[in-house]
Amino acid sequence: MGFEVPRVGIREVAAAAGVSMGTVSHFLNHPDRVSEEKAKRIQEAIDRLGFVRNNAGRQLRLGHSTTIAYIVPDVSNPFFATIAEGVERRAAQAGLSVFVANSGGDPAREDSYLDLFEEHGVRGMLVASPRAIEDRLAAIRGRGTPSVLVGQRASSPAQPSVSIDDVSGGYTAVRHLVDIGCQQIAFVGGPLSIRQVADRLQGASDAIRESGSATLEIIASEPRVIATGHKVAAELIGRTQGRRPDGIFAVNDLLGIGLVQTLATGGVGVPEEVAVVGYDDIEYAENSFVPLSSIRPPHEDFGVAAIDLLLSVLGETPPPPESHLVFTPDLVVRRSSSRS
Amino acid sequence: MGFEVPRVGIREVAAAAGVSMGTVSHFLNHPDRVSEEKAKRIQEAIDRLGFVRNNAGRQLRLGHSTTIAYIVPDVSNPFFATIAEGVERRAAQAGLSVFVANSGGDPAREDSYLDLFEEHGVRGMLVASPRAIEDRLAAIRGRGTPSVLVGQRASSPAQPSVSIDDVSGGYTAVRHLVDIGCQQIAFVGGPLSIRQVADRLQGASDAIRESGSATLEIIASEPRVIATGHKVAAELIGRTQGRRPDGIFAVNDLLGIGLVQTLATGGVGVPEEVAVVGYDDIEYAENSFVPLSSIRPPHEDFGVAAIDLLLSVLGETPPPPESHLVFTPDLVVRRSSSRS
DNA sequence: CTGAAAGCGCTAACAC
DNA sequence: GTGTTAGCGCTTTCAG
Repeated sequence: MGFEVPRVGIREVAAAAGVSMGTVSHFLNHPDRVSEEKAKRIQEAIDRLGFVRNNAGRQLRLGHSTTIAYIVPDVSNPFFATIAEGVERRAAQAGLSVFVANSGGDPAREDSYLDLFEEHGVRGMLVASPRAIEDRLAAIRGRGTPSVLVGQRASSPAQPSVSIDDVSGGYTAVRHLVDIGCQQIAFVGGPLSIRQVADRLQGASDAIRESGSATLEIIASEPRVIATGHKVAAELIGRTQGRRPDGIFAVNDLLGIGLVQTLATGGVGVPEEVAVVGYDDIEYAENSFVPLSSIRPPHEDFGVAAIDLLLSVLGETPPPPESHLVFTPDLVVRRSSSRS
Repeated sequence: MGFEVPRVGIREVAAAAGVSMGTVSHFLNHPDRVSEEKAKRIQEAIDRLGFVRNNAGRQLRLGHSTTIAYIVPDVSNPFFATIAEGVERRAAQAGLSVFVANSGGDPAREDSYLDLFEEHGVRGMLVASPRAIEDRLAAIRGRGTPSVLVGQRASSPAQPSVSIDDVSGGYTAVRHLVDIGCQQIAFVGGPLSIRQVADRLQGASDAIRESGSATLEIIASEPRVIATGHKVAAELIGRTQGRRPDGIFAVNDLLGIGLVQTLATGGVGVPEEVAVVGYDDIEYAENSFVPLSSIRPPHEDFGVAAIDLLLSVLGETPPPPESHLVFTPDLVVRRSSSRS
């Protein structure tokens, strides 16, 4: 457009209301300390002039902002989205706003957002990352911006974290398969370089070992999407009866959904011939063709816990009993693994 | 923790490097105007001291920030998430960062984020909202913060927007059903108070009228999730042959997926007895039990277009040829509507 | 309860 | 190429 908008600042409001700048500021920050009459005049001037408080000036003076950052690898992932829900609700109660940033799993972008938020002087950060970033967060923390690591347990006691016990989740899934009678169990998923995947496999192995008799076949498969499940299932259907697993632990629900669909369509009974358990309990698991049993991580609670931890570090609430919160996921049994 | 971190500012860096503040600032903003030797000393001081530029000061001085806001009703919606992808990539190219905020469909939260971002002096906003907010955006624009309305066509020429022609999408879906021989078509979805839903129905009606012979039954159903599709399908299965539609246009894919699954399981042939077309082309459409035909809105392009429009309003790029961009969605035919 | 004034950290003139 | 300096808009002592 090109024509400049005359800036309306606290000074203009003061002039219009016939008071001093200080009084306007008081009105904005401590409304109770301003006489009712002037308050009304000021409010009216604000409305008439369309005054919007300039955060840069405010923050510069205050020395800190009133927002927190939430950095995730993928906003569209229902897991992170649900956490965000809890985070925002709780943050709002504490008078804080949440800015979300999407690293897209790209370390460079994650890094630049970390910088950006630190430059912006956010009060704190919630960081979900598949990478090892404790050192980075420690440096940032050292400069005055605290953070909570979300989704992986921090190794340093100085770094608060909220995570899920994936070893336990993997154990629960496979233990359940063993309990319903499966003996030849397959683990579908990858890559093991992802901590969560490795942990789930670890738990699965533990359950196998404990059973004494069951066996575990690892079917490495990526990416962890529905189509991959279809492919693996097709391969399984092609096997001779004896070589086919009678129980499958899919490292996430997308794989599980793909597996179940193709197996069932291909004439392999689910759960009669092959029982399947997924992980994450996304919405589609419950509504898939054969409803999929799944390991359910805590959702809303998780976000609330993360922000509560951050608030306590900020000194807004009493200090946390424990700086590493680890949630144990539950098993949700549905038809894909119900043999009665 | 409680112990204060001694702030490291541009002044401390200058002192440590033995240069003046101005030179450090130049180094930060116009690196080419600083001698190589001092540049090295400054860089070293920055690293050693862990200097982080304070955005509040910078922004206060500059008068504007270097970020843009993207406000969405629901980050986890793959549609908005994919847009975000394009938005962030393009914004980064232009040296801008993107802050995402989640209104959760709550008008109050949307409003407070609008305020927040305006106070933060973002360069511009991308706003996706189911509500009517043109007036609000006009006021904000009047104070100097431009915006692009995403997902609905703005009525004012002064308000840039990027949207999808849902009337056309609805028309294409039903026209396709008619073309493959359907005569008794059902529209499944709601509520009509949502603009997009109403538009899709409008397009559907147009196609019906044009056919001359086909009929349209409106089956109002909410919410637009898989489970609702299951419910509607169950009702349809219970109908006598003649009263059952031979073609269904589901207002979104979730409904479509639910419909297809329950119909097929319930012994109603898809697409032989009932053809189904969904809308949105989410990932699950392609991978559902009977792959679902769908109307596919542009995804990445959409985000790129939105930000390009914003950049042009900001004067970063040549003025846009047209301030309202309307994309026409495509039809993707899959098995749920393939009668050869 | 109200006003005056200092200064938060940074950048961009402007002089040198 | 480099240093000096004047504020950007706001909040908050501190007097009155």
